[in-house]
Amino acid sequence: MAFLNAKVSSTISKKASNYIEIQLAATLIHWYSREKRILPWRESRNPYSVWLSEIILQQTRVAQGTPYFNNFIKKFPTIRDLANASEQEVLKLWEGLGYYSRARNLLAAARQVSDEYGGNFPSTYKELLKLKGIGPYTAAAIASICFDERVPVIDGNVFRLIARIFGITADISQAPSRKEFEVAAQKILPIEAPGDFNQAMMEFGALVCKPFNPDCQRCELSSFCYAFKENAQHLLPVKRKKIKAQERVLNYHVFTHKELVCMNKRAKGDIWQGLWDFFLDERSDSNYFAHEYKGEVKAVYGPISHKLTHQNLNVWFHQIEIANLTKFQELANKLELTIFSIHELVTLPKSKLIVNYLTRVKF
DNA sequence: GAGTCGTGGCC
DNA sequence: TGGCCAAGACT
Repeated sequence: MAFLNAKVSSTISKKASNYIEIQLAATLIHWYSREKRILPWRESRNPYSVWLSEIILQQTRVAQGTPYFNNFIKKFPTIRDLANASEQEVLKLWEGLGYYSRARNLLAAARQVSDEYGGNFPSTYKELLKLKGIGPYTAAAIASICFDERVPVIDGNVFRLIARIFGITADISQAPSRKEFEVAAQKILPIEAPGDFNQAMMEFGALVCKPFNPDCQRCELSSFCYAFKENAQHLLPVKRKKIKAQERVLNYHVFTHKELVCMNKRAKGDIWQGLWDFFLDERSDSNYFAHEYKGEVKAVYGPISHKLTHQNLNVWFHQIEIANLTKFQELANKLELTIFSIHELVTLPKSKLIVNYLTRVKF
């Protein structure tokens, strides 16, 4: 009996779940039919104009891309016109829009369609992917909008909308989590007019379910929305913040005394732990340069805790090369200089280091 | 998988 | 002000 109940209960909840998905999709499509913006590439399902708009709108706002779309259509009414253009012509039209590889790929794809497909756009997601500059998103957009193929588009809007409605906490900056969003989007994607539904999700994400200050008061999907229920709109989607390289200024002073060089062993919990370096004056001011010591430097003895021979110094050079600081080798060659100053920027995985080798003083 | 590519708008 | 984001794709 327990087995039967479980089975029945599962069936019921599955039906209920399907019902919610259908209601969700219907609400969204209805909203789109009323609220969608009038945009030039929405006047037809011509693959050429849809494709052109999708390329232009990659990482680009509608307001910024629209004039460019109009200029392209005016100058190149058909894909064959575009295919016959020179790269300079295309780049000139693209001027100011950014991401210029899009323009080069646009021309390459136009020539692909013209040469390999007889001027007719390929009509399936799989074939579209073969064209230059067309990735998973753009292929899905064209296939669904122009050819009614039931493939979900996954763009920034869809990530956000789906994460909030279904409470998906997978990190959208990680490639593997894309699958989770594809499955969710596929489940709510209707059989009829998948292109309209895809555009509805993006339009809704752009106008209502915005990244910041989403318009939940006006939102017709709030009754379906996990984030609204939990008041977690600002927490979704989860996106790992890009680690910004920190700037550190390392001012090294090289002090020698006869055969000895003053050095310190670096502590744990920081870069180069356990390695030796010169007397260090680190500070956050990137414009800081210590004055060059000339002559006697008796005042700077305090923090120097180790004095090593040139033999040990060589060991340290070897280790520091592993840290990609090859300039230290040049420093070794210059050890006989009395005073020198080098300003260098070194990039490490999580930090930018400005390394100043300011002084070498014999005392 | 992480970096890179660009410009403009927002708070 | 600066960080984040915008209908991603490519290397």
